[in-house]
Amino acid sequence: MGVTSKQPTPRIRKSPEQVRSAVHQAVIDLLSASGGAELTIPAIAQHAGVNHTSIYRRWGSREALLADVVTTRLERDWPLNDTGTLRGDLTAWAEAGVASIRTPEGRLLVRAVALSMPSSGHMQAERAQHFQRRLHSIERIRERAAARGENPPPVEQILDQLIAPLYLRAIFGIDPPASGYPELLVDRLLGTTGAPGTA
Amino acid sequence: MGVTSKQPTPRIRKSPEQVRSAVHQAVIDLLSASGGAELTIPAIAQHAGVNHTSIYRRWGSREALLADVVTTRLERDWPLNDTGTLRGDLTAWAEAGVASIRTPEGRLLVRAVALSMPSSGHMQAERAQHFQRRLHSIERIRERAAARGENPPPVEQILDQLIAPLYLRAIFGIDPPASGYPELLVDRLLGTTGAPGTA
DNA sequence: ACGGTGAAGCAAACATCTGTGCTTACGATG
DNA sequence: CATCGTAAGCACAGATGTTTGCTTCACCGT
Repeated sequence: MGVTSKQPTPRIRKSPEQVRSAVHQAVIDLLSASGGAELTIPAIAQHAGVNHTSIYRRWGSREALLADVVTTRLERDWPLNDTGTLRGDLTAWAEAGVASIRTPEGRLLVRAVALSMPSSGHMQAERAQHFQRRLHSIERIRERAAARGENPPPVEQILDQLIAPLYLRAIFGIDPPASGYPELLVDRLLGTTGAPGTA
Repeated sequence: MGVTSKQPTPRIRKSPEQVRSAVHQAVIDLLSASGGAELTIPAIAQHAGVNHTSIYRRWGSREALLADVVTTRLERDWPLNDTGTLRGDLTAWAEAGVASIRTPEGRLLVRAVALSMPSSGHMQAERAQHFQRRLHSIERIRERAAARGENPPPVEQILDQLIAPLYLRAIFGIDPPASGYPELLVDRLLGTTGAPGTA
């Protein structure tokens, strides 16, 4: 007994990368479990098996942590590819989006984008970083299309007719139509070029 | 001294209705001021000049209070009128929405709708009552239009092309185009019947 | 006018979140 | 192999939010 008690601090420590991974996963888990209500730093830390000070020191705030997790996950699961045509790019983006928001996790992530915004009146300009990057990527799609001689719609219109429906459905948990939804949205946006889709 | 000190409790008490009104206004004020970050029960109580226990006992939770305020205000500022035609109804609704989300207060209110939802996986069905009521009202507009012999688009499409753009802009704080936006949205939705609006 | 019910106010306990100083392990560098 | 810097873990303190028991007033019906 006296021998074994001579362990001042046999504490096992996680590497920074392990901490990062565990915390990210914990955020996802708690997001799925309680929907963000009990998404507090101590709770996340406990769920991740990490000391809460590690989270405070590394991320500083709940919002920053959320933004980090959301950006990482969403840019992995909902990427922006280059298919060679404007219609192809937009359709691919919409398809990835539909796939994403069919899963509870995907919906929660999009919702968390809104949650992670400070929105403090005077920070109006800073918006969600994620959302800004997303819009910037849309800009790049448009520029590529323009360089090819295509005539892309303005960003505002893409926002209204492509981004808004997908994001809103994610946020409010409204399932998209069972089939053909990505094509439907793109058709509405670009017009049905030689394909009478809308009845 | 003995006389004036003989005031056991000269406390002035607000009537339940005064409390309700003051608290609602305080929520709006703090929402506009700090964007919801400092929207805590004690802060609301102090700003309203009410004891915080009154709030805790009456509303129970911050979410319930928010939902109450939001529903009340939004249904007053963003109503659903009957203008006699489908296009008129939808345009009026969109105009009210645009006016609403031009003010910081309106944006925050809509944002609060999205964020106040429990959304805990299993509560998927319960979603925002506000949003359900809103959709139900849209249904009524459609029914009225159908009764008049008009051919209203399906709810899904109204959701995608009218509700989604307005709500998304509110949630992410993106200002709508300066002029003609309500008409633009309705034109996209119903088609430009004898009015070549889209360039 | 009288008494009962309900809700607001007060105070204090209670729980929880947030932040800091320090110690200690891990990995990189010479 | 020794040393140094970085970051995780621990303990504790401070602040903030939440809840409860009790008192007191206002309203409403009898």
